[in-house]
Amino acid sequence: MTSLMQKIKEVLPQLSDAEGRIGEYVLENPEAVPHMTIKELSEKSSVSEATIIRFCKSIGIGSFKSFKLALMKDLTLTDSNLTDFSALTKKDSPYDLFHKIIHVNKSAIESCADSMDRKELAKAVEAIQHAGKIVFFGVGGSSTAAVDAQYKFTKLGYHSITSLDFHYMLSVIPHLTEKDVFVAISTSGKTKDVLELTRFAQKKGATAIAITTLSKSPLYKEADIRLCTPNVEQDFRIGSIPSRMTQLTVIDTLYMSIFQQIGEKVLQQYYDARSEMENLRR
Amino acid sequence: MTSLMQKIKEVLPQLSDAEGRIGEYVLENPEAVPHMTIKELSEKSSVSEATIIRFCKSIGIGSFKSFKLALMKDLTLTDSNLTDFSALTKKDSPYDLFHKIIHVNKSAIESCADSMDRKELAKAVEAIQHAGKIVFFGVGGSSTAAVDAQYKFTKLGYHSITSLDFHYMLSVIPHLTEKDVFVAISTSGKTKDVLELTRFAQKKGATAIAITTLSKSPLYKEADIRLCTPNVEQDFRIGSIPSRMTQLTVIDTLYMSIFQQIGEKVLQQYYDARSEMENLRR
DNA sequence: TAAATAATGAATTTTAATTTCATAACTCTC
DNA sequence: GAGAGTTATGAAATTAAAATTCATTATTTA
Repeated sequence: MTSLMQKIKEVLPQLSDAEGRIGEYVLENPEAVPHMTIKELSEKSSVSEATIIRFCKSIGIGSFKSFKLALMKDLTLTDSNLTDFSALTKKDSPYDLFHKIIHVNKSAIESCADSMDRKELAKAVEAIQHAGKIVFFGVGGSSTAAVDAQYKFTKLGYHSITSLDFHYMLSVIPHLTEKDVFVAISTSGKTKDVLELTRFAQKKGATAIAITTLSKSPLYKEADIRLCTPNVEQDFRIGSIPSRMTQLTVIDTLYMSIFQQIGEKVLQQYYDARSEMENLRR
Repeated sequence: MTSLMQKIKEVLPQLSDAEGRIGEYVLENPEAVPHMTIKELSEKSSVSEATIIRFCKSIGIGSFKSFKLALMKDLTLTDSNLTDFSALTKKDSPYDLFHKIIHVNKSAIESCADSMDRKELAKAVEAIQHAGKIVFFGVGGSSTAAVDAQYKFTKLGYHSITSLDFHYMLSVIPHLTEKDVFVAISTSGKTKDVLELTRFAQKKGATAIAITTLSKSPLYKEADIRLCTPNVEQDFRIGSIPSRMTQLTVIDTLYMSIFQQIGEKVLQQYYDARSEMENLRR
């Protein structure tokens, strides 16, 4: 049996006007449909509720509920689908947006695999593992990743620093040496503040690791080690949402890799922290 | 990520008498359940319909419909998708870890759909839309989401506040009123600092929105609005990695929903910000 | 051009999901 | 071991969703 989506594609030309619109909507937003009600789907595809039922019968399924179940099954089998976020419409409810965001974030994380270079990653882990201080810097949407990273590496026992304040960073960097690592986070690779601090850190001898998209940006060119994030669609409406997810995935990888290497050494401190937390009942 | 069936097996011993019977029936007849109605399942497992709903919540899923969809997905999943994170081995290279993290993060985001309640989401958006101040608070791994949210809502023109400092927050909350919103972020729903500040904010009349897992935690019980994240596997090695992704997905949804509502009003400011940034060449 | 046919949506009915509320059973004090 | 609190539960009521009916409009055919 061919998949349900396949089946819809096949019968699409034979369908009537209204039913055809349903078919198109389903093919474009397969992830969202299983969570929708008839009413919602009817509004999205501008048809009546009755037509939805008729559509289900047209493609050989007895009820709308069965259709949703069948579609869900289909999706888990085929997996890769393209829901375009630009299909955002005025009438999207928060719940619709929720499902679109789930999809966009999932896709972004998935495509991380395409842009990462294993050798660069290995170099980054090596550099961090032997680092004295680790400084993270990102502005705007990229600051989230910097803050997250700072917390994670502190938990691992590192002297880990970040700040949103350019001037604060200016006072941190002079103390860096060849043993230290500066992690610059910038999606575009062109952010002036990030670039300037990166160059400053390199001048002090620190290793500069860039978490940025694979492009001809200054940051990409100048960094010592490049951890590339995929070029996820940049749309002002979604802003930095998906690119932040990719940055965090890279941070997670660095964290887990270091944990893997030095895990044994910090386990005791982990347990200490946890039991003390229980004592303090936090 | 453990499968839904696995999850049911695990919690079975903790379930009450009636809920336990449901669990057993589901495990014995997993294929049948997605096509059943609540009434049918309640008859088959000799419990009331209300108990079925309670069972769904007990295993961390927001509604019976989501439960059926999740079960359907579970049944069609092949073993290939079960890259269990517990299969972490000593010899995993950073690149191996990278792929495992991609998988864990993707699964976490995917399962967000199961625990979210559309009505609660609508209530949250409504509350935030009309809010004066918005205060975000999370500690430990949840602070990342708080920081991210604070930034996003500031961009939307809100008076948006967060801090890691409990004492600072103590000085912020007295100024909250009925018009304001306090967003508490805690995976477990038991974090004392978060609970205390939430209660304080409620005492001042603010609406308390909880971003937490669906469970019988104090935060879940006491919040005015609950945005539930899925119960992703908690393993000390991966720490808060996947749960942070789910929290961020919820934040993204709130941000996009508000943007959708008030977007027109802030677009000019967005453009202003961008062109000024170009002037300053940042 | 009129009758037959097909497509469609508004309104209604039926069915299912969810919530509320009352009650029974079970714990924990004092 | 009496009473206060808590938990577990199902019956009943409410709300939401799905399915059907029926009237209307467009389209085809004789």
